[in-house]
Amino acid sequence: MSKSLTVLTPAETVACCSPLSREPLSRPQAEQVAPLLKALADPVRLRLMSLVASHEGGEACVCDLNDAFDLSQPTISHHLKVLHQAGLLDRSKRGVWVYYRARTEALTDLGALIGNPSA
Amino acid sequence: MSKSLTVLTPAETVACCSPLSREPLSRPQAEQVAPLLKALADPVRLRLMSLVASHEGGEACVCDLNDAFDLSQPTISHHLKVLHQAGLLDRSKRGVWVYYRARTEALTDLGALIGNPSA
DNA sequence: CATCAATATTGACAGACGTCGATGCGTCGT
DNA sequence: ACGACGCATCGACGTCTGTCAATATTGATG
Repeated sequence: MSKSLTVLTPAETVACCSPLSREPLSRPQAEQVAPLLKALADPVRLRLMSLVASHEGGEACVCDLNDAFDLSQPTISHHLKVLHQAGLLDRSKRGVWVYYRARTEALTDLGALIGNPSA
Repeated sequence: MSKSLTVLTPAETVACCSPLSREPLSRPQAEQVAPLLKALADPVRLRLMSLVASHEGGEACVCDLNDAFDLSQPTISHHLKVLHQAGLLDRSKRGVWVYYRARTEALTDLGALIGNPSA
């Protein structure tokens, strides 16, 4: 898969928008932000994100994550891929194990876009 | 449709959760928050929310909103209903016109849940 | 009351989404 | 080299979602 230098993940484009209540979002802006929210808009992915983000070092092993759900391993893998492709999780393989790390700046930017009444 | 006294909209249940990075979201919590994000996770609804929230008085008439999109009137009506049922928009009918008002506390709570690194 | 204008509801349809079982692919012990 | 394990990918399935045209509903107006 191509990972060209100039390609930004959805999460990396969010910091540029002022909050929802500040001024109307343009159509292109909305189309950039929506996929990020879509990635979070699932109970399983929300818990995954929260598990990773709140884990020691902001990092968690897939092996731990699988056990926290009653879902099949491919399903968890799918959800992690969605979060990763949205730019909300970083992936790093160490030996046999794969670790996912939360992109806290992405979460911060997104939270500010949605909820920040000032700024 | 029933609007019993004890029924809370999804948006009204969010303030109770600590932020994603603070501690793992429980399954019930995730299932309460996800519908809210789902309601926002659409480019049209994001722009609608932003248009209403940034409008003078935090309120906008449907007639104005329709013109901001290339979509049919029923489609806009549908999206507004989704946002309203999620508890992100308040609806008030005045004469023939319907006005939607943004629930800024809901947005603030949701933003804090997603992005607030402290709190 | 008849009509018109502003929104909402309904029914239909194509496409997206969440889930699973089966399978593939690296990596570590033995 | 081989087998076992951790994780990803594939293909398939049912369900949910965004959109529209058609129609209903509600309120103002003549």
